[in-house]
Amino acid sequence: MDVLPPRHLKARKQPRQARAATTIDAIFEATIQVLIAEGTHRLTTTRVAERAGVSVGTMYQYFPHKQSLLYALNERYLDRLAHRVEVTCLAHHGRTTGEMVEALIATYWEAKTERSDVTRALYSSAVELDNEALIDAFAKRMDAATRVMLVSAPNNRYTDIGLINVTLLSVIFGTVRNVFERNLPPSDQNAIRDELKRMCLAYLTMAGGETCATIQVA
Amino acid sequence: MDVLPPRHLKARKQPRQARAATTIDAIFEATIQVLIAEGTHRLTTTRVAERAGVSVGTMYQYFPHKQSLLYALNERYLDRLAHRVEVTCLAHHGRTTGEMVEALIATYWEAKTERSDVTRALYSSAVELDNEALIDAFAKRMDAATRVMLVSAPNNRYTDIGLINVTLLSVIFGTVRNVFERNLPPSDQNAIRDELKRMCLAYLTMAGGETCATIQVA
Amino acid sequence: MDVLPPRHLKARKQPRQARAATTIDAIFEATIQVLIAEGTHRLTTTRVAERAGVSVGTMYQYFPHKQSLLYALNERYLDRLAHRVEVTCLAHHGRTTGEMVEALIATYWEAKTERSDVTRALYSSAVELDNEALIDAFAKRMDAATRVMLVSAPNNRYTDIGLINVTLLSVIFGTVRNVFERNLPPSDQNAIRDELKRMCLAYLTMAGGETCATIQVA
Amino acid sequence: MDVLPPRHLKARKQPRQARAATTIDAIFEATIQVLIAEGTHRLTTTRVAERAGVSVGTMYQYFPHKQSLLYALNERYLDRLAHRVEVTCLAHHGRTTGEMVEALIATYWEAKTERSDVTRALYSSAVELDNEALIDAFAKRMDAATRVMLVSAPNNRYTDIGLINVTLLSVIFGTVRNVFERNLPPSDQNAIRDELKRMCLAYLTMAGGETCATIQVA
DNA sequence: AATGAATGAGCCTTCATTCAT
DNA sequence: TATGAATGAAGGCTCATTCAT
Repeated sequence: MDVLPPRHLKARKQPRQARAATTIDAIFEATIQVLIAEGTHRLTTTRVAERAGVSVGTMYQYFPHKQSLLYALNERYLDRLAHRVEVTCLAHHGRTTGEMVEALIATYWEAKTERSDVTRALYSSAVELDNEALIDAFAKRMDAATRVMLVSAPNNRYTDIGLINVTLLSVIFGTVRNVFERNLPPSDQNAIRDELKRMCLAYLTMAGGETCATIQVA
Repeated sequence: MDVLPPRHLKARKQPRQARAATTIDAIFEATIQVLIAEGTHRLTTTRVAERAGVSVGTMYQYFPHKQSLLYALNERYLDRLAHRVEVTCLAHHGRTTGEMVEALIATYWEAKTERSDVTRALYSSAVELDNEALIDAFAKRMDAATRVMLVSAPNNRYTDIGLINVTLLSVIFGTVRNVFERNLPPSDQNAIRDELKRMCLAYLTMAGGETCATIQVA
Repeated sequence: MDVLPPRHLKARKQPRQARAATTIDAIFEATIQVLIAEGTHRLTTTRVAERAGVSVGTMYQYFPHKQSLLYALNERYLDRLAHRVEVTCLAHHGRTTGEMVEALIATYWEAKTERSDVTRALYSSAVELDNEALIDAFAKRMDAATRVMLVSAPNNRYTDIGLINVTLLSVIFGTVRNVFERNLPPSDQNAIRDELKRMCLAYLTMAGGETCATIQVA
Repeated sequence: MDVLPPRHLKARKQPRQARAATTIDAIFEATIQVLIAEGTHRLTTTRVAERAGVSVGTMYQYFPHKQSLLYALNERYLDRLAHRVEVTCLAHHGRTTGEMVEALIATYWEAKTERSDVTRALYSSAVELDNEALIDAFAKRMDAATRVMLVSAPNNRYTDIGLINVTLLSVIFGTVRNVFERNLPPSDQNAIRDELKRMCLAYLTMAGGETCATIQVA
């Protein structure tokens, strides 16, 4: 994310050297591991440092306090997630709306699901974190990416592409999270995912994307 | 909810006297207030007790520990929420799918939005709370209520009502939460809400609910 | 014990009515039960009252505070113990030293061992209890009882009966406790008990009690 | 003691640096001081830390909880005590039984008496402490030390040295404690101590240690 | 630069005791 | 007189953060 973080959340130093980058990565990984293994309420700086193989002191050289660590972690996560979605969007320029929806949902779903423990850990780490700016920036990036893609669809005659687009994203992102939290068995999750594709497609079709005849889900 | 809570989360004593009931209510209210005013990580038993106008000792007479308080709070909240939705569902038996979707989304959205600070507070309080059972029971209640309603629609020819129903709920609940977290201005929120109605309707129509011609949103 | 307890440890009211005596007994029993089942550090007034089937309020009517309860409990225990030993001593007036030692040790050992959990519970309850006066009175009673018995032995030619007597009691009481704390298997305990008898007898014989020839242990 | 302590009672970290060792010693000393000055029931982590001149946090770096501190303290104490007795035993190899008993009792008595406040404090700290393993290990060490010594006596013809030995130790240790608890004036204590020597000697003589003629107490 | 011992505010929880009913 | 809800001081323990080495 290229947003300015709230001043107090900035990481202390930018990694200039390879060694530093390695250390920071180790700290990030350790944070996730602790989060998964012990839960948010047992996520302590000491534990993270220990798991990362560095001293607390060193950790505090990179992250002036716990919050900044979590902030940076979420930043990195959202950045990667956004990137994946952007790549997908670019790759589906000019395709049919059906293909777009299919690809968008598949990508996002996959990204969230492939390491569900990590996803869950990050959801929980974000609580009580002043990460509105992060969420916002992520939303904007996604918005831009999908909008450009949608518009590129042949035959589109959307009246309010902005609204349609933001709706689509809210629905997709929201549904994924909801399904996540209900801890349904994978088969049910997949079934819902496919229904979600159908639903989005029906919506787009109705909104002027394509004719009814093209409704198709892989 | 009439689920058995995990043993260790049970409240200590059921209020027998009116005085006790008052006390418990005060504690619940205080918890919400503290949650709103200070956030989850500053929610301490002392602060809650103080705000509720009772001593910590008294609090511990009703809730064996902090977690059980949060559990009970969420239980109460979900119970009321479920109740509201059930009432709506009953009231729309036999109506058209359009009316149903409209009413369902309106009710849920309203319930979540009218006291958005409370909603937000409860979302955050639930983190790290072993409330799976609660979520589950809530989901089942909702599932049952909307399913019965949907089936009662004239002309319905749904093939897999179970899947359709669960999808609908995941989408609606998920979207509400997502919109919530993005902190969009109310006008945008409402716009998305209406789009959501359209989307659900399009989905149901496509799935065999009614003919395209009836698509209508208030 | 007929000692004046430290003023602040006095029980609040003497049981005048049968009902009160029953209640007090229930409280004593409950105290012992809690002590055995949960240990000293979980011995709370509430738990005792609950187990005794009375309310805390009622308990506080008989015992102005926790300490007074424990004091009274120990008093009762030592009183009964002393009584048992006194009876034995009286019953062995004029017998041989060997019979006396045998009986004394047997009685005391039996009293301590027959309900070892109770004994242990009372040992632990006495810690940090200002019960010096109790111990003292108990010691004096024992001293008097055994001394009179010892002197009544035919042929005794003890030079310093007072010292011999106090030594005997210290050795016996101390050994019992020590064996107790080491948690040896019963067979070992019994073996040591018999050795203790031999030892005491050897001591008395040497000190002028009887001729070597009479050393005999049952 | 070289026993494995119950897992949960282990000290957290072994002192690697001189500074840490100093800290730990200060904590031990402080614990004893608090125990003496205030009693077991006022022994709080805060008070100990304060008296030791460290913060609670530091204390918890070395002892994971209060119990482990008391455990370690008792361990250290018993270790030193055992060592003293062992030295005495070694120093009296091959001597007469009379000299052995004299030395054994003198050493143990001295060790317990020279700082009677400390001894008393430690007795009381051990209540409700799961220190059976400690007691056991101590007993075994003592047993071994005194047995080897006893056997080395010229002319010994003990039939069951094991039983005799364990009896001797129980009697000596028990008597010391009993005398201790009765708070007799020092002169009485010493008188009893000498009688105890006589008694033990009479016992050993009778049990085949030596001829009656050698009974002698310093 | 890196380390990790030390700090201490603050959290959750218990329990002896009181007192309105 | 009996009850048990309410009290709140005090205890054990954690953990973000600092700083001497």
